[in-house]
Amino acid sequence: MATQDDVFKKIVSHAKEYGFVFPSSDIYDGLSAVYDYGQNGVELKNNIKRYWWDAMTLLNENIVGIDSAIFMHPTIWKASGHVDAFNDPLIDNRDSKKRYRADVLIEDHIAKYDDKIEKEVTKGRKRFKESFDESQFRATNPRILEIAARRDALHTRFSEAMNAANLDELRQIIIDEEIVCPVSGTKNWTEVRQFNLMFKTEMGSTADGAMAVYLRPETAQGIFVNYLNVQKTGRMRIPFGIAQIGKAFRNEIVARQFIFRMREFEQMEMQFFVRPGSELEWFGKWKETRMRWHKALGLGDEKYRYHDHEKLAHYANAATDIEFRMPFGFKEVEGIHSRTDFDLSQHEKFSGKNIKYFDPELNESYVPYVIETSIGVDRMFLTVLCSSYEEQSLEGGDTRVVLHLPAPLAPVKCAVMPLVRKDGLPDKAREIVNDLKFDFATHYDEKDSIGKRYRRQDAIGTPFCITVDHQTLEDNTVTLRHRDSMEQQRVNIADLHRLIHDNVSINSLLRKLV
RNA sequence: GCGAAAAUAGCUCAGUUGGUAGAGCACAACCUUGCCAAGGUUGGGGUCGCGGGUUCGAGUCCCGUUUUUCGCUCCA
Repeated sequence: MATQDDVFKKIVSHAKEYGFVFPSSDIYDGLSAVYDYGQNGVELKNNIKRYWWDAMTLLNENIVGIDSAIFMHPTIWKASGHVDAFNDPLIDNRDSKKRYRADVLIEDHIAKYDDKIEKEVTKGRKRFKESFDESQFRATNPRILEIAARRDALHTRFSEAMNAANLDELRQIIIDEEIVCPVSGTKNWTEVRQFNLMFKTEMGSTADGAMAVYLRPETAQGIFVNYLNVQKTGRMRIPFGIAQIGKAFRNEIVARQFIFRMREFEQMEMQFFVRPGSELEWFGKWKETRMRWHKALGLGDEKYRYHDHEKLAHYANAATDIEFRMPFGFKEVEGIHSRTDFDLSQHEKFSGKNIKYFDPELNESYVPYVIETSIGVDRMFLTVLCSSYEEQSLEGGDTRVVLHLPAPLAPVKCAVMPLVRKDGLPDKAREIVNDLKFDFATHYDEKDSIGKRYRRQDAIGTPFCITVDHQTLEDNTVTLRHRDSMEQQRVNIADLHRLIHDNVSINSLLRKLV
């Protein structure tokens, strides 16, 4: 485990040293859990996004994209449940220094009443043996009735406190019920405090007339509130999907592990609208489709697994995560959820507008069910980086650090370098660059020894190095050096374009998907 | 947010009981060389995370603060 941590530290350090990821506001000591992408990072990230976008919109004629605004009407977040759900009431135990969600603490406590009832039932079964009538016993046993009454009263009190967001009352319940910390066993509690996970700001320049708005905590709602616009103007027929890539913001209590959990992050989400009743079938299809997308990158099939949710969120009737083995364990990279008609129905209710879809085949209107695929761009970036990083020991005791990035994702596709900086080799190399640069991100480098230049390109994951030597001037051939094998082949300059393109185009990944 | 640890050059780190800040790598220029991190010469780069305090004097001791890492907690 220690070595795993070391590897992760090296990856973080490598990401900074080679211009992939910098801490935000670096010269001001950084800003907690916010990061900037550097000159190589932005290219890698753009390529990841391109791969996803093309896989969605080019390969599926019934999926189109949108780009909705970060600011949205504040009522959207009431309808979606974020205003409530992202306001967790938290309480600390002063002795154990542990923090709990006050509502979870109380819910667990309420569950204990049910345990007590079950114990009474078990006792009764032992006492009355064959003559035991369970339902009769449950309905009449005075002790059970008393426990149930207390449980129901508590539940009512708890629900009222939650609905009113009455934090003092929640704390009072914890005190009255003598709930103790599971760790310290004490009742030494702090106040209940609310942590709003949504960033809030104001729209409108005068203080009086300003309206409170939120930075969106997910991009999905921008799709839901536009689904009918897209459906009508695009003449879409169910089943169809809407894809979106964009920033989202969450004021995480604890944001850590480099770019894995950030306060400002980017999502790639696709909401797929289907007929009610067919959602689980589509859920299964998307689960497989998305895994295929991941595995086509060739990072290693054994590094992926599904994690099916057993406890489902209130809006979902099926949910799974695609997890990837990071240096710090298997972690969620993508979520696939069957969101039912929850979101659209909520928006219909809160907006007062009819947003049903008219299905011409069934000749009836209904609120579609939704399958969501939601992947974190930054987590995907980390996935690619972690699985590509390698410190290699070479013959002769040399080492090299190489990023085995999938070639279509690499920030630089090829580097052209003259073997020596004289005899007209630099001019010839420049000629080649000036031809390739229209199609590929191309570097030119004439500084330092050729070996050192190869290593520099290895460190940023450039798949191809093209070296111009004296023979080039005679027969127009160059050496093409491959990053992973370090092998070189002699090729004609005229063939370079094709050889590189076949390996580095996003198309080469997309073709694996169909 | 709580607890613990850490912060010195782009990176990795050294810095003695408190006495004016160093190395290797990297970077820039030039010379030599030419297919896998070569050698030489020269150069740029740090108010030691930030702010106070103790002291004649603080990278070093004390307090606060910021950021990072780990554990807890949380995670649509």
